[in-house]
Amino acid sequence: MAIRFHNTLTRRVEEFVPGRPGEVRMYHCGPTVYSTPHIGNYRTFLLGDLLRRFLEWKGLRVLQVMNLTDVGHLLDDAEEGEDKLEAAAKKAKKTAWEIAEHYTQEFFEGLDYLGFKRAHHYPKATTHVAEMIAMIEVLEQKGLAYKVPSGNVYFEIAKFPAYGRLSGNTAEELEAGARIEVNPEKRDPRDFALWKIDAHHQMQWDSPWGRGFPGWHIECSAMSKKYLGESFDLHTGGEDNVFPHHECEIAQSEGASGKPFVRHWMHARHLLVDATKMSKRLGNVHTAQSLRAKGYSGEALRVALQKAHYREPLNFTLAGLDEAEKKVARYRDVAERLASAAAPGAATGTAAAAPSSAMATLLSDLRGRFEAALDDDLNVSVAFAVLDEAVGEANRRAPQGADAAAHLALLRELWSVFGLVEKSLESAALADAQVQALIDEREAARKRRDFKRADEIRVLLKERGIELLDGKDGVRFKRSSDRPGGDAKS
RNA sequence: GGGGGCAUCGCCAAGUGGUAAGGCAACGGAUUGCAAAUCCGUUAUCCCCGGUUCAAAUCCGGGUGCCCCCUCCA
Repeated sequence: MAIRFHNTLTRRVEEFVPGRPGEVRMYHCGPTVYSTPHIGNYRTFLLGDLLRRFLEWKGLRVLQVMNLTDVGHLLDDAEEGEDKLEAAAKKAKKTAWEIAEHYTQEFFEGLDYLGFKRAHHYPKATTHVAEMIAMIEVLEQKGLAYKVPSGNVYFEIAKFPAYGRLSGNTAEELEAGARIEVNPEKRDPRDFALWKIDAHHQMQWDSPWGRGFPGWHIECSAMSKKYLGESFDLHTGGEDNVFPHHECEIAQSEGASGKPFVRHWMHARHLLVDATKMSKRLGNVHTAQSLRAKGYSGEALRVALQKAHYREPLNFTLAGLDEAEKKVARYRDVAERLASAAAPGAATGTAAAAPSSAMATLLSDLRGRFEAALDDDLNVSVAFAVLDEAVGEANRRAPQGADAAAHLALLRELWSVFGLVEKSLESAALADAQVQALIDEREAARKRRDFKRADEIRVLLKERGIELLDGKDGVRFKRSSDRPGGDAKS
């Protein structure tokens, strides 16, 4: 079935057709590494991860790039503005480089916690200054950029008529807004910096225009070109990037190459926390690290951040995260149930024998509806509904043998698109002889109705992070420590 | 001041003209030594007002509330 995505460029949901058949090249605007990424950042990044997983599941080959902005950019448009990296550096009494390194590290910690697939490239701005300079030179040669006496180089909007197409900001509207600061250096208030000269800046590079540093927008144009080419399929970012960042990228890239830049733009809506904007003042800023410290699993956070459509507002709350934790636990439970109902050795969900035709029909129907939902501009709510139905069917029918294996295989396939229940089964399958011995002892105690001893053993194991689950077919157990990030609540 | 978006059960959230998916919570029941898991059942007329239509949560107009962008920001 055809994939349909919303395209910011046309403001419509339209068929997604890669430029090269069977291959998707996509770029995501990544973090500026001057502070710990918060869960709002991860919501946006998760759109990229979902696209990667979904497109690969659809059988497409994906080349994925996410930049790391480690050059500081100005806090405001004023010439003497201090950039964020340097502001953070001054505060921590470290260099801008050390700050960037530290927060890059934290960013990757967050990715691992949330179970991101690693992109193929994470280019850093600081190691691509040469490419940026080369692109600015091309723009200069083409007459799209100009240098002013201070040494700064600007992109001249008037020379790029398509400016404003992505955001819908027309020149008149922008001029009508009284918020554009007048910079006498610029020929037009909308012109934006390609290269800046500022002796106070820590990060400096030599360039044809003097020692300085690149403007904010040029890195994405230069790096996407290097890794994906002058034209590529998908570009994502937060909704705030539409203007001016992506608008400027288009101007630079298309101005330099003369070719269409990006086929399809997708923007993620900002996350709300407790129904309002996240802010340090309100104390509602959550990070991957802070939630992990509270005992939440990365998978639950994934669910909490992905359960609403990417273009709809999503209100994050700790209560919602608790709910997500339950959903993940339910997934793991049914996975374990199916694994033990399948033949031994089928724990990984690979069916040896063929399932019954009734089961095959059911699974194919579920799979088809799941796919149709995501094909429709990533309708995750419907996809989760199908997934939950698939889980319900497994619990209701309690399939055995090949049917159980096939059912589990489908669930694992669908979960993998959301990045869920990927590792927990393997560790759960490892039976600890010591634990088993205690379970056997408890079983013996229960048989002679010595419930006091039985409960002692339950408590003993619980203290070691192992929970016993009595069922008709025997005792199962699970370790809360198996859960990524632990589970402090149990 | 300009532009864009959203408002559906207690909470989260699908549905964009044909008579309200799903999840969580709650309640009732099954199962259970206890506990958990699981299963069955119950629970909304869609922010307000007006209009179009045989028919509207879905379209139009007017309110109200909230969010985003125009400035660094995912």
